[in-house]
Amino acid sequence: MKSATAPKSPKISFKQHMLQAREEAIVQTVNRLLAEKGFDAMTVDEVAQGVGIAKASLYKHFPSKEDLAAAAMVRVLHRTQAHLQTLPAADAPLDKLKATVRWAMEVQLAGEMPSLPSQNSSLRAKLMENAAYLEALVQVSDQLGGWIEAAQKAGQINPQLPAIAVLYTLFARACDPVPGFLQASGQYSDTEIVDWVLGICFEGLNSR
Amino acid sequence: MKSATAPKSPKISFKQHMLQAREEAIVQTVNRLLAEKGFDAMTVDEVAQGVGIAKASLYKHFPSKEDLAAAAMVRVLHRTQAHLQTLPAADAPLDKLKATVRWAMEVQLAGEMPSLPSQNSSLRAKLMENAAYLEALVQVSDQLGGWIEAAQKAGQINPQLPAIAVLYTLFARACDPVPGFLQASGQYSDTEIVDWVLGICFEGLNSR
DNA sequence: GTCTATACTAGGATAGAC
DNA sequence: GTCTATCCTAGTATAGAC
Repeated sequence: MKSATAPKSPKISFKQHMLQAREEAIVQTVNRLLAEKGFDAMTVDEVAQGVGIAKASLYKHFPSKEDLAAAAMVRVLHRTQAHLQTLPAADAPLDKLKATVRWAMEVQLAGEMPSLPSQNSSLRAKLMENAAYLEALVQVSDQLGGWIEAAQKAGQINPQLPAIAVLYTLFARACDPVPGFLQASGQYSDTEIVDWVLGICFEGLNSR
Repeated sequence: MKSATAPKSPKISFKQHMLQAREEAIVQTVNRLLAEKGFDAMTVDEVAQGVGIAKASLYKHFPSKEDLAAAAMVRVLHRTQAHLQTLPAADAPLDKLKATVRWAMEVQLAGEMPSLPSQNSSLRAKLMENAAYLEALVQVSDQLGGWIEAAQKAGQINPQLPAIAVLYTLFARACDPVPGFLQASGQYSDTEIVDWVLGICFEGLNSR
């Protein structure tokens, strides 16, 4: 699948490397700001200031604010894919799902989980046009979806639930406001919070 | 607690009634728009157009966009209080909590649950200055909190969880994106969706 | 591809007549 | 308390020089 480009000259490679590094710095800043304040409250001026370049330079790399957000979402989806691949293949599907939700909540509590409004329509439209975003999203969804169905067949996850409902529930844990509120109360450690919310997610609120 | 006003003259009463009706119409429109598009995407122009009055007239009733949102939140909290009082006192605390979450999800699926960004700081600041909002919020929280602790003592809700974590989890169900996504897929009835999400909330994703 | 400076618009809020 | 007309800030995006 790799394109048959000519052997890379050092100069071009160096330039490309610089370019990539700059863009990575931009996306990292966007990611942080999206996690801190969300899409609407984040301004392009803040991003430029955070990266340390002029706003017009930003627009040479990304044609719109929506594309900045999309890039941050692609980045976190790629981080997710990388996490998924660290999970031992021998683990039970349920354990992999739990580990993934745990990881996502830790990312969120670390202030590194970008959050987009689930309502903003112009943003959603742009995301749905973004091939890189869609591909990463589908790939993560397929991976998780496979584990969900396996866990349901194994009787570990309630087989009466549609798999899509389970998938949405897991995705929703990644942007759940509850961990953040508990963290903001200042009374509990991140470890406690993650354990509780993870328990609530899989075991429910009820006593067993 | 009623103020000792002079016996109301018909004229004043009528005027006041008109005023209240107009404000109720405003808040109802705000409520709908907040449910549809959220605080940031809602514009004051839309509200004015929805009510059928000029924007400047809106500002005679409510001094800012944030105050509009606060009024909608107070309205939904009052609706919640009214719902809480319909619950039979004889019911077990756990059943009352379940019925309340079910009710909130039905309101949400009906497009009547206003949603505010949990991040917007200027909005949160204004809300925290709003006495009516705070009072209603505290009253609802106290009511639910009491039931939560009772259910934990009765061994119906996991007593190892801090009550505040349970409370936040229940509040979060009222603005959970999962029911809306399932509804948007068009494959399931509202009844199914509510049953599933309610089950996930209390029983968890796992099989029992 | 970086900068400074600026265009353009949306949208919250207000002035002032009635 | 309602209206029309307007103000003004914030914020996305771009022009044009280097």
